[in-house]
Amino acid sequence: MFTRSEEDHLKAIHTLSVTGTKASTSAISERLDTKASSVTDMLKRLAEKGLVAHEPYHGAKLTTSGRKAALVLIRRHRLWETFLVDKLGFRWDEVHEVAEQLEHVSSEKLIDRLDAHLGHPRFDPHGDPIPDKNGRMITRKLLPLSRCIAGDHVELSSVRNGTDALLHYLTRKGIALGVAITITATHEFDGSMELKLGDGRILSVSREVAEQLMVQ
Amino acid sequence: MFTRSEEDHLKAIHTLSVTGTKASTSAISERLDTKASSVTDMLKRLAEKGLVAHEPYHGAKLTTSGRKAALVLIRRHRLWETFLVDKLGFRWDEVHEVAEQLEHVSSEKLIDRLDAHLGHPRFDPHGDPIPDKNGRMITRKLLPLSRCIAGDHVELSSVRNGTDALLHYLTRKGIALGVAITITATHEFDGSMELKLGDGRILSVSREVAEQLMVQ
DNA sequence: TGCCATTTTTAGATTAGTCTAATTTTGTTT
DNA sequence: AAACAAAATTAGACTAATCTAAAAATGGCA
Ligand SMILES: [Mn+2]
Ligand SMILES: [Mn+2]
Ligand SMILES: [Mn+2]
Ligand SMILES: [Mn+2]
Repeated sequence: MFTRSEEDHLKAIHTLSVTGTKASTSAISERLDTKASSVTDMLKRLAEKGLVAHEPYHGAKLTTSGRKAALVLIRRHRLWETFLVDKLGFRWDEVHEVAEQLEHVSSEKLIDRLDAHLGHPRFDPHGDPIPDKNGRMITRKLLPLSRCIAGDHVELSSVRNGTDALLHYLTRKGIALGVAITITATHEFDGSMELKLGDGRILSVSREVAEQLMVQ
Repeated sequence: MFTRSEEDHLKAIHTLSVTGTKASTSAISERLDTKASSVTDMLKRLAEKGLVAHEPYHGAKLTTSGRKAALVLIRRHRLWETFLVDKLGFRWDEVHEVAEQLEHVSSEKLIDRLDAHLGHPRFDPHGDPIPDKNGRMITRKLLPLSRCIAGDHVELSSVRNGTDALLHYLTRKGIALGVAITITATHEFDGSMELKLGDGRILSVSREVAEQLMVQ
């Protein structure tokens, strides 16, 4: 249906515009590690195909069909990540690159069978919701741990923009999805937080980390 | 490592030259459904990279590194086919096209984990041997059913050049890998054969079909 | 031996996807 | 309002992968 590059652009635009805002040329190029001029070219092609609305100098927005296509890609990506972790024993910090390739294999039957094989999972290994066949997925109101205050009891629900390095760091610290967290103290001067985990262990995290941990 | 087109060419050359003969430009182009001139271009590029020995006007042969690369591709292809049938419930006539895409996902870890997940299968759903990590695979001395004579008792071991149409036809006739076959009669004039299957069912197959069924 | 059909290669064009460098637009700041 | 910096687009070039059409080589046969 689409080329690999078209698919990656659609996915990037979708991720950048979950809130409904337009995705800027430079933001897309940064996400895909290409030059802005390459993105401009691709936006023209995608606009031609009716997948995005490109307002020159003001970024791009997915059309209805573009959004539909992007959700198919996100569904594939998250299902493959789930497969790699649940069935092949990969760690959550090892799956992204491989899923980035697998998502481009185009076979509706393959994905639907995979979905069934995995038991129709609702969330991927990073806590991100998996769209169903119709593009629908569970929406949860999560907030970053950094917005919690001392005394709050929360549960880790997803890791935002999880780079492999961050995910690996969390694993080493014993932080996984679903872990119960009690905030014991917050520090104004650097935004770091002291936590007590469900198993009683004590640790502290920097502001940078706390901003990526989505809870409740 | 290689592009999709390079990989498909390497695989085609390997398949054409299992016997040690050179693969001709036109044979490759027919297999890949491209034009001969495109193949000539690609042979130059592969020769440049040291993967094939291209003797202009006389076809191409894989070098040692080319053969190694081709075996990786064949391993991936057959493991994915096995996955699709064993884990996702595809029929043997539905897997080729999807595996043709999946084989290009490059991650050694993925393939080795998949191999383990499947229990290190030795044969794919069509009876073709799966190379191991080192490119080694089981070799069996099979012969086409068409070479058998009345009274022979054999077992179906693999289907040669199995197009999806042939595989589907076999399934409808109740012929699957491993089935016991007794040849009850052969007909000189058209090469067709009368068979009795393990479950007692009687049927006849044309020469064209009998030549594709590898037995013993 | 020399002709000729078939096969293969070469030449030249096209499309997708990318880049660098130059130009244009935007929006903010004096 | 003019100037400027940042962002985006345009222009022009390159590579990979394909094609069609023309030219060249091969190998069998009269
Ligand atoms: Mn991708
Ligand atoms: Mn994920
Ligand atoms: Mn392929
Ligand atoms: Mn097979």
